[in-house]
Amino acid sequence: MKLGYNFYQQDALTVAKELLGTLLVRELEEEKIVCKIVETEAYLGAEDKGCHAYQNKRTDRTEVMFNSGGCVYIYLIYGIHNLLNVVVNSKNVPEAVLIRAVEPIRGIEMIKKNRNIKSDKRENLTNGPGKLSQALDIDRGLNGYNLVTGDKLYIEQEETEENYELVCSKRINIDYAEEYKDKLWRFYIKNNSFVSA
DNA sequence: CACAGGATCCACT
DNA sequence: GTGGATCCTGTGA
Repeated sequence: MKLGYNFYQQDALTVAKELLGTLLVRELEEEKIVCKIVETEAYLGAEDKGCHAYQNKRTDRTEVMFNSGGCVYIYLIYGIHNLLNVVVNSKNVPEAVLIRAVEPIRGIEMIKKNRNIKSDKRENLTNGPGKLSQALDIDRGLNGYNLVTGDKLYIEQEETEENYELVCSKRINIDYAEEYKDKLWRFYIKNNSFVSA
């Protein structure tokens, strides 16, 4: 079952938690790739110093976060990596959920081809935000893509809901966010080997 | 127009 | 454990 419009209208903290265990689907010409989301982080624009849209700041880059939930916000970090975020909450409320790590379910060969690294460890294919974007062939060309109406990229509920233990922790690499850097707004599935360090 | 710096990854020591 | 890659974005002149 594909997640619908209403799911994405919730606040970022709720969506970040509920996205764990759901399936991220990427339809490429050659092959369909399916991955389970195992790690997320919430970014709450208005109050969050770690968010690009802190204090509802509008720029060309953050504009997409002001859309109503259900599209993606993709941007380039360190000149190298594309990071995938899901825009959530109502129109003009700039909140987003960063997908930090996924576990490959289908399309592993395609993922390996996209990643093109020496390491043979399966975990290294998708255990980080830059890695999973490369693995799923996601770049800024997809910025603003609509997950609800689109069929090249979307998220669906797993058919058999697995039991897993949810862990909250501090977000990663946002030391500049002052008091907000210690918020427990990172969520992951306990004991899943694809969760980033 | 010029510049500083970032929600990271990989290779190597 | 550490450093370099590398380019887009926001800011200020």
